[in-house]
Formats: sequence, structure tokens, C-alpha cells
Amino acid sequence: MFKRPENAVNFLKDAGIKPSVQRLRIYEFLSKSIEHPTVETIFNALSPEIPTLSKTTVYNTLKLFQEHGIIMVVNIEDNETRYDADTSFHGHFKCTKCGRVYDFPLSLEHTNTIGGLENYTITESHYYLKGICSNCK
Amino acid sequence: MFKRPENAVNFLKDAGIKPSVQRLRIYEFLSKSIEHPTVETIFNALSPEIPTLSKTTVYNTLKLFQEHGIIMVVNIEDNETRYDADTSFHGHFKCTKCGRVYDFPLSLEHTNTIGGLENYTITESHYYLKGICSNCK
DNA sequence: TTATAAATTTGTAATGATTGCAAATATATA
DNA sequence: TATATATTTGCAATCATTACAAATTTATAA
Ligand SMILES: [Mn+2]
Ligand SMILES: [Mn+2]
Ligand SMILES: [Zn+2]
Ligand SMILES: [Zn+2]
Repeated sequence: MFKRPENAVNFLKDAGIKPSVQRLRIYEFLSKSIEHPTVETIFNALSPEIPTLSKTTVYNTLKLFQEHGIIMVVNIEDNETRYDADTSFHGHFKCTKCGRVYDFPLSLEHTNTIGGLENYTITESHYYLKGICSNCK
Repeated sequence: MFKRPENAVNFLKDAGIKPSVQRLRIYEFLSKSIEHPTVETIFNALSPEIPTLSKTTVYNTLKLFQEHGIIMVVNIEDNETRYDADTSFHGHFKCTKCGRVYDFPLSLEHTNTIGGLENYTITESHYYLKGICSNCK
């Protein structure tokens, strides 16, 4: 279960990121969200409070966050890139009816029981399912 | 381990797809390939033998194959959609150095041991890793 | 404080993959 | 053979993402 940093300013500083207003709001929004938002969603959500916000800034900031390892990309559909402040190992379920993306827990054993990858260095591990969520049936 | 259909013409027919020259060549190329090619790769590979081939046809054909369930999409990077004639449950490893995508076996237990998804209907299951392959170190 | 340099944000143009669409071609049916 | 149907093709349109240079903000030095 993801524990959102209580102090986002310090969290960004500790990650080596200067906490500008834009960066702070984007990180806060993402860490509070459970919906794995897209750039579009983030931009639309923050535009009212930061009227000068540029979509380019959202792109730049998310890339910066990635490079510093404090967020991860969730690639399920090829046409929608989603973002997640929870970088711990967990799975995603995308409902093909309502489009929502849910989290679910995964044990690390999953990765360990894999054969055929001797001499391969694993740096990332992604697991996702598709189907119909309980709300949609 | 994926077993390529010995007779692609009959395989397409059995799937309810009329085996035109373009469809046949595209399916054959994909089923022979181990590299999980992109549209671009498929188009470039087949252009010499089918000089009139259109990239739109490659897109249309791959979508048709998907709809008939004989191929699957492999989404690892958000900017490169890859295709796979092996629709059985297996994992993918993408080397971030050479860009190659490898297959590896996965037992179905993986999916079964997942908690937190009661009342969810699962229709697709995807698992992929990133890292450095043995060739690249 | 004021001037200057560095970092960040912004708007717009460019890129590139994918899709829409209507014309051209090929195949099936009468 | 003539006609209808299916398939392919080329090109324009779309849409997410990136490149880039100007504008703005923040940090540093005089
Ligand atoms: Mn998540
Ligand atoms: Mn594969
Ligand atoms: Zn749903
Ligand atoms: Zn490699």
C-alpha cells in the first residue's frame, strides 16, 4: 500500500528536485490520485489553480520526476500514457468498460520464480491485467 | 514455446480471414519473427517482395488479426507498438541497451495467486521486464 | 540593493505514429 | 461478361509528444 509523503516539499528536495510551485502541485496531485492520470488529466485538473500552466511543463516535470525515480509510467494502452506516484512493485488492472485502472498487490516471488533469464539484469518489472471490474458487471 | 502454423493459408481461413497475398505475407513474417516487430519493421521487410504494399494495409491487417485473436499487441514503450504471433501466456523482456524484446515462459499460477481482484473478470494478462540482456554485458 | 547569471516555465512549431476516407484495384457472383 | 463486393492504396487529418527559443522567475555576485 502506497504511503503518500506527508511533506511534498521535503520529499522533492530529498529527491534532488527544486520544489517550484508547478512541480509541487503536479507531484501532490499525482500522489493523491488513485486513477493513474494522463498528462491531459493532470493539466486539466491544475489549470484552474495555476492559470498560466503549460502542458509542456507537465510533460517536462513528469519526465524530471521519472529521471529521479519518484514516479513511474504505466503503459497499458498504446495511446494513453499514465503516471503513478507509487513506484513500489504492484500490479494494474484496466477495466475495458469504464477505463479505470486499479492497483492490486503482487508479491516479489513472482519475479523470482521466473526461469530462462539467467545472466539478465532486471531493472523494472511490470504486470497488468485487462478485463471487467466489479463495478461494471 | 510457440509453434508456428505449418500452413498459413489454412490457419488464416480457419480464423475466418481470407488469405490475400498481403495478409498471408504479413502473417508469415510475424509468425516467423522472434523480434516482436513494429509496423515500420514489417512494412520495410515486405516492401521489396510486395512493392505496392501500403503502410495502411499493414495497420489494417494487424488490426484485423487482433480482432480475430490470432496475434497480440506488445506494449512496453509508449512510443513503439509491437506485435506478436504468439498469443499464449508468456513474458517479455526488453533490453534497454540493444532494444531487443525476448520471450520467457510464465506459469499460469502467476495469475491465480493474485489477491484483491475478486469479482473481476480477467480477459488479458501481460507481464514484462526491462533490463540488460546477456548479450549486452 | 542592483546587476548578472542560471534555472524554470511558457507558447508555438515540428515530429511521428496512427486513423479516416475515398479512389483504385482485385475478387467473387450473377 | 457484367456487376457487386471485398481489399488495397495513397494521401490528408488527427493527436500525443518533443524541440526550441523567448519570457519569466530565482539565485548569486558586486
Ligand atoms: Mn498503480
Ligand atoms: Mn512474445
Ligand atoms: Zn469498470
Ligand atoms: Zn541487449
